[in-house]
Amino acid sequence: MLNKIILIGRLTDDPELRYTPNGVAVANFSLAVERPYTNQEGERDVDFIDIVVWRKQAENCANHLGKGRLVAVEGRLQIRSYENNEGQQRRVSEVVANNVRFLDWPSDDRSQQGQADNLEEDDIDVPF
Amino acid sequence: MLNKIILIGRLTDDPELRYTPNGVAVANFSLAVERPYTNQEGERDVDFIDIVVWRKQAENCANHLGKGRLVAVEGRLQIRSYENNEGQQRRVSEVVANNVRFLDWPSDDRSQQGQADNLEEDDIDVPF
Amino acid sequence: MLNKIILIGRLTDDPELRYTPNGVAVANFSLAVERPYTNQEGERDVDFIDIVVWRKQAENCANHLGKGRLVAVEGRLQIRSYENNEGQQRRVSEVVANNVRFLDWPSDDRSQQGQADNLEEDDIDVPF
Amino acid sequence: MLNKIILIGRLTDDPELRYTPNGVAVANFSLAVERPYTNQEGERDVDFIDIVVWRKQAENCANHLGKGRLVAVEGRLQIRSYENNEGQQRRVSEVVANNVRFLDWPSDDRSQQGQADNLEEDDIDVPF
DNA sequence: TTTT
DNA sequence: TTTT
Repeated sequence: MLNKIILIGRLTDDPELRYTPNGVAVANFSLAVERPYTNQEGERDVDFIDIVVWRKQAENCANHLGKGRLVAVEGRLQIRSYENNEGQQRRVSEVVANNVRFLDWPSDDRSQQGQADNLEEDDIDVPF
Repeated sequence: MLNKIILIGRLTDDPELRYTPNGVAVANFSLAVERPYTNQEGERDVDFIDIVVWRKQAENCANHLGKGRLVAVEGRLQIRSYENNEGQQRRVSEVVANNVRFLDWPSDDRSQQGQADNLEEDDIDVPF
Repeated sequence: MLNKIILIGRLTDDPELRYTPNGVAVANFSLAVERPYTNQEGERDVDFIDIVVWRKQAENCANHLGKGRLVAVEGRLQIRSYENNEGQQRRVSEVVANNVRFLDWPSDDRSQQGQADNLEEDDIDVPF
Repeated sequence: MLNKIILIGRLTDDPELRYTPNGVAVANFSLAVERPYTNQEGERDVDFIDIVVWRKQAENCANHLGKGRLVAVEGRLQIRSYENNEGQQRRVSEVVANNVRFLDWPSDDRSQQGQADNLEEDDIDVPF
């Protein structure tokens, strides 16, 4: 009934952009999100979380993001089940983003506009 | 750096309560969370999300929750990687809850106290 | 850059539905949200939070919700500043909801459809 | 019953640090959070949201944050009512933070440790 | 009272 | 398969 996730982390690699047969853009990337505590070795564990973005934001991400960039992702957690070629049930979990905010724009970079586009065209909050 | 998820859904079964070798309580259950839209067959898909709860809240959940109950879960998404007996890498994703709220108390049921305990002893918000 | 709030609480009164000059529906209600701890008197303080909902969901709320009903609200916190008739600056804070979920449908009530409408027509998550 | 807010924005000024009579640290600052859309003038409205932080994190914020810094705040929305000297009811709304993450560390700055402290000592997520 |  |  409600499924909301908010993540802040860094891309582990450049986003991969593809198109569905009907021409809808999809981007995938993996986000490294550090855990809020240090483990017994004094290190901080990391969750690597798969992100999926659709349509215009997919293209914005592909155009403006890259490995190591810091982003905030808002979306929902989706669990897909499928059967692999050996006939076994597998589950894939990924975050379907409805919003990706770019948090570390290089200060001299005018691609800031990328994010503005992102906000104006794909954001979902009502304007009132 | 930030990893926050909030879910509302129903337990697919009774919680399973266990204890670690050091006596720490852990409860596991699966939550059915309906997607916010209907699919092409006019039905609503469902994500089945594994929840882990620790310590006193684990016992509260085991004592007061059961199959079909409606709850709100607040926590973080955790991805664990492990190697199975065939030496293949597998990933498990689960939500580690730091708070479980019971949303559909039978109105004549005094076990409401279970939730109060839960709130007073395990909640993390500062009292100021 | 990001402003997301999720509340679960009960309406303190029936929603008030109005229309803007251009015919856009707006509903207002106040939500009682208990704090997660008990105060020095052993009671639970309550925050009374003003909610604003627009368009179809405003009408759904007005038609199906009433005083005492339990809801989950997802939205953003908005602070409006204005000058009162004495020329003093005042600030109003309210939560602009983009989603209101009804959590305690009377089990024999078919108005459940109200919520379905709500989900299908106003929800913002992408269907992929 | 549930009250969770997540904000990303910039401090409008340096935090103010004070201590309660019992010696508990409190920091206050105002956060400028841009709305996700542009208004009719093509500008982006901003919500100025008051933040309160307690204890060790208050001191971390006072020591490491300043005007213009980018942060993520996780907390709850609190509405306090009081009577002013003219005997009128006034309401104050503020976000009580249980976590403040510093998002734009100057890359050559070793005060990064401030945030680590913050995470290790005040964070609330369970380590399992 | 307001930030980039 | 993994980021600073």
